[in-house]
Amino acid sequence: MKSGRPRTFDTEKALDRAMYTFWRKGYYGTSIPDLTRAMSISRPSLYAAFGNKEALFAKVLDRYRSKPAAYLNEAIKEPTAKKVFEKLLLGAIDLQTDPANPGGCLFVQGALASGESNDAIRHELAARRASGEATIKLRFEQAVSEGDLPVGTNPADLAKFAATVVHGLAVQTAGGDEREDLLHVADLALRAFPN
Amino acid sequence: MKSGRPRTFDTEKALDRAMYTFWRKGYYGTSIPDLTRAMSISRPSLYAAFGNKEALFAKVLDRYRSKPAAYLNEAIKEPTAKKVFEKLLLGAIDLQTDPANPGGCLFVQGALASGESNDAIRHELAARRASGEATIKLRFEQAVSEGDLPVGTNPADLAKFAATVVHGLAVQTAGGDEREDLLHVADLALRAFPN
DNA sequence: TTAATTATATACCATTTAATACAGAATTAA
DNA sequence: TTAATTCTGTATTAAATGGTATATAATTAA
Repeated sequence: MKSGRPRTFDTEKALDRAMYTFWRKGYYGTSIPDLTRAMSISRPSLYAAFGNKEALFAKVLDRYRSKPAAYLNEAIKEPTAKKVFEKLLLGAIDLQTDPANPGGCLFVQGALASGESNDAIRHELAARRASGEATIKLRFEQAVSEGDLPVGTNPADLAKFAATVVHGLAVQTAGGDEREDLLHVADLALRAFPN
Repeated sequence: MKSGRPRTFDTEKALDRAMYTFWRKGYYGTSIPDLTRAMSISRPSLYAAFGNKEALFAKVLDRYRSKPAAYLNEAIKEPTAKKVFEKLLLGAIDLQTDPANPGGCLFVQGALASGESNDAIRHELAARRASGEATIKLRFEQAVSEGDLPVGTNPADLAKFAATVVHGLAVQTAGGDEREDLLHVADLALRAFPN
């Protein structure tokens, strides 16, 4: 048994609250008081439980990827590359325009630009976006080897195209674009897909 | 003649310096000392000449749109909608990957998310992005009425697709993507264009 | 009970933030 | 010269930032 006074707050719930706050305001726009208020915990509790702002953000990114952004994992399970692509776009639109969520994508609007002091955050997010793109690329490579995609198709290019559209959708939804309009954008993007 | 001590700095050059700083660091990541250092002027001079940080940013946005982002105006002069689209993507890639510039697009990475205190900045940028999209939409409407685009083509959807790809490219370049790779993305996007 | 351990709350710290007050310097108009 | 005007530099302000020191409360192990 571990001794000591037990925590009076739920770590998972607190992380969720932190996630939505960072999602809405970005890393810079979120202050420690913003976080403690949203998480309903005291400042020292935050530092004791999560390290510091940067460490908390990293935990939040993990959580974001494994919960709201899990549509990526679902998408690559589709039987054909085209369906993978389709599900990717629809999943992104659903997530980013869900009224229960802040608009946009945490990996995009967390921090696209920064002063030298927080370069680390920006690079961390770029790396996470690149990781998603790499996952898609692997799936498309598989599709090529299975004959599901035409010979000569470049999986890396196709994956980067998918990532570009998804990230573009994130900018659009951050600006308040409507789900219905973005579904038409997805339809158009699908026409670029090789048959 | 206007009397008084003359300015010892060039307003245009100072605005350029401010533009690159905001472009690289975003609105939040840029502090007033960052600006005064880059512009080589004192703090009170900045306030006297440009108002405050927000007003300076607005002037910088105008400048960005009329200089580096003027490729939009060039693109819509192309004779066909497809060429407009092509030039739009190539122009965006050229601008965003020019080694002389910070990566990405100021209208995108200036501020995608924010705390309540600076909602105004975020909305201002969203409005400027929407304005660009509206310009493209007008051009595509013209193309439809000229018979350059197939009947039934929705200019609004096509314009939003173009904006989405351009903004997606901005996210990619902010993350360090290479020009060569993004040209392939542009090729793919072009395949979605109606003939 | 006692000791050890862990969480909480108040209060605080140094630094940085955007923004200004004020005095002096440089110019034009009369 | 004189007055009016405008810019510049130093110094300062109040508020907000991320991060802690310290004391106390609550639990387990002995």
